[in-house]
Amino acid sequence: MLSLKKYLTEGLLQFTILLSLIGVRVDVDTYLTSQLPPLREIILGPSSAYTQTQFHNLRNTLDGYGIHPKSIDLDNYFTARRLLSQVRALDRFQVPTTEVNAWLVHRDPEGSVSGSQPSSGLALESSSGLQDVTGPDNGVRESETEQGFSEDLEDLGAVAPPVSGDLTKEDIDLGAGREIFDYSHRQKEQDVDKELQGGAEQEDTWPGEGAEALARNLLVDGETGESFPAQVPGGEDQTALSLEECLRLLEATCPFGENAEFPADISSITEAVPSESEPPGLQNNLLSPLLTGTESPFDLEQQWQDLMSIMEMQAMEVNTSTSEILYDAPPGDPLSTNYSLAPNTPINQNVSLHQASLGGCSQDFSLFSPEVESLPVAGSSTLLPLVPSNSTSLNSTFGSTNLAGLFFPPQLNGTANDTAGPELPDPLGGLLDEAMLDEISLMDLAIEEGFNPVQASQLEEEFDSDSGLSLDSSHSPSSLSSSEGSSSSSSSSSSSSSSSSSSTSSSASSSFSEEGAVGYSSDSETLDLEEAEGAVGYQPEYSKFCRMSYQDPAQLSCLPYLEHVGHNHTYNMAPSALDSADLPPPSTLKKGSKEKQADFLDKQMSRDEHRARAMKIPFTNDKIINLPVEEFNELLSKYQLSEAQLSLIRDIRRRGKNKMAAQNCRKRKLDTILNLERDVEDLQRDKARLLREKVEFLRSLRQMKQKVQSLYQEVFGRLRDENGRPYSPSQYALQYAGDGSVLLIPRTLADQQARRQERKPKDRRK
DNA sequence: ATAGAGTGTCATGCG
DNA sequence: GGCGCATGACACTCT
Repeated sequence: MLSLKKYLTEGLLQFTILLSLIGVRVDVDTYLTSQLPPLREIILGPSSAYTQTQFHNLRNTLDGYGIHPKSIDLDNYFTARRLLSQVRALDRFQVPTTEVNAWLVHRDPEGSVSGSQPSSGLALESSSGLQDVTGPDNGVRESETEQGFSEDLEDLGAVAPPVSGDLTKEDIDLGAGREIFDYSHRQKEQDVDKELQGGAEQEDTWPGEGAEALARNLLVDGETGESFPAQVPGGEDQTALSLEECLRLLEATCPFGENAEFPADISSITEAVPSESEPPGLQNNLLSPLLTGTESPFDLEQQWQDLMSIMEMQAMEVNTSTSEILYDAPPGDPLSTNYSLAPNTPINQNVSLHQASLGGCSQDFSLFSPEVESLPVAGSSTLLPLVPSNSTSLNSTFGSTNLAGLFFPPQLNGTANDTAGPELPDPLGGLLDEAMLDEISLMDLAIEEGFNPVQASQLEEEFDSDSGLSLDSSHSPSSLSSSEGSSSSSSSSSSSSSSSSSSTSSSASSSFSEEGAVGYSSDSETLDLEEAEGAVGYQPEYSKFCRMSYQDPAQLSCLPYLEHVGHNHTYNMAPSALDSADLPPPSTLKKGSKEKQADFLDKQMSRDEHRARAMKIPFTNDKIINLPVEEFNELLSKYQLSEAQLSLIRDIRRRGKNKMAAQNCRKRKLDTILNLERDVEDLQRDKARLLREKVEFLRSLRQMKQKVQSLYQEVFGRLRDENGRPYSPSQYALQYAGDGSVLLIPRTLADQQARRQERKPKDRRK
């Protein structure tokens, strides 16, 4: 199915382009958006109504939007989701009604290019509407939500210097808001009404561009709404397009209908279009690939594919099926082959071809003005604003840029050939460079840490599900008492025999786990318990620690029947002379079960307890260990104790305290390890999220490139000189200016501009 | 028989 | 200096 989809998609595109080249209008959008589910779904994937839903992936893929498979609202849910995705797409790189004003520029004798429109020139207006789309409301909205994400985009290099005040960050950052990249954000902030309102805003604002075209001294056709220059200048070399041609071109360049996704960064256009024949040594400039070098390797794609392959391999190791969770794409080549044109993002552009003089541009074109040269062209500066702030934006960062190579792929068959990618000079150089670096770093992480984003997503699911660690089920207190309280009965029996009190560590630990843990506590819940019951020390958050043989002498003192219950983890040491004197002779073992039990408990006594008994210490070891110093001294003073007894008592106290300290220390150690483990998982989850966002971003970028490529072909292929002949791609090239206008200029001129643009980044890097 | 976990103990350092 | 605590190291037991 996927291959068929890919085949049809590419085939249709090729066929459409071919038809457009021979003058037959093909409205792909009709097929994509019409109510023809089979074809539409072959290309775009099945709709929910026809989809055999993979419920297992729903929770993962649908923005974390969980829904029960058996929910009767499932259909509504899918419908809502589809609508929601369309609404979301409204803020993606959209130029709903792009007006294309193609002007022909004739060469003046002095070598300057003069357009009939000094300010905007002959424009492929793609700007006016977008500015409205990201109007004040959007600006405010984005200022609220974009801040956090701007850093991410900056990491991706998708930043541009502020060109104008009206230009919001969303305009600059490829028109993509944070919602596109941050699923969780989307999940939380998807406000359908708000988005719909934004969409309505768009639709409301687009018609305004007609007035703007008038303001630019353009005549607007009453029927078509397209703009053309009020006065068509003539010239020697000028080649005029008839109005009919303009109309045809206008129609043909709107194959995708409205709401087209369009790169906010026009400079990316150049990258998107493969070049045909280019002089070497030009890259990373604003001119078209046709005019620029082919040696600029499009490394990003390759590296990204490498990364994807790495992650795929890792994902396959765990669960191949879950790879779609992250990439929503077949494992083969998720980026290069599996993108498809969104049906809901067509391009509807009003194209007006204007006569203009070819050749030297006038000084009005910032491209040739020294200002442009001096303007910062670092990384982001190569991004062209889709929206010129005003007519004076010719001084904007980007100046005018050649679109020749953009709209003329190397193969005139119009296939979106990925192999052409590496040949493209990269006007997104800064962006992609940074993105590449980011990519590499991520790859490094993936390689070094063996990071598996699928695992991370699974972890995320776990975290989301219970917001707790599922690392060790034994952490639950229940497991503690169940597993360790097996011999708790012995405690009672041992307490009954007060003189030879001993018990297993199990009994002790179980008792304490039920009564409230002792020792080190990292859980606030246990603090109260500790204070109430006099427990001291460290209580680990996880009951795993409770496996340790706790002993709480303070508690024991509070619980007389447990008073002599201590740690049972005693060495099976050979009875010393002192201890052996206290041990019952072997013959006494035959006396009865009680005695046997007592003997067993004796063996369970700690070494110090045996010593204490042997030395006839008149108080319990627990008191020795846990009494405060003052009380302890007071207790000692009450008895007439020999030096040996006092020494033993002090040793017992020292060892007892040290034992508890050691337990607390180990608990702390474990707790630290577990916290670190949790931190690592959090970081892995974040990393997986960032990778998903990056995948989304790159996918959108590729879609943009493909669309722009098609658009270039459409526009250039329909340009005709006064004799009705098409322009030769080897002689002419489309160039876009900073204000969104598009010029048809000779390639020689474009070459010069390309060299200039090329020098800038190099100088800057020095 | 062995490895590893758990525990107790000692030595040491610190406050 | 004594005391309590923390911790590394070691030994021992148990599974």
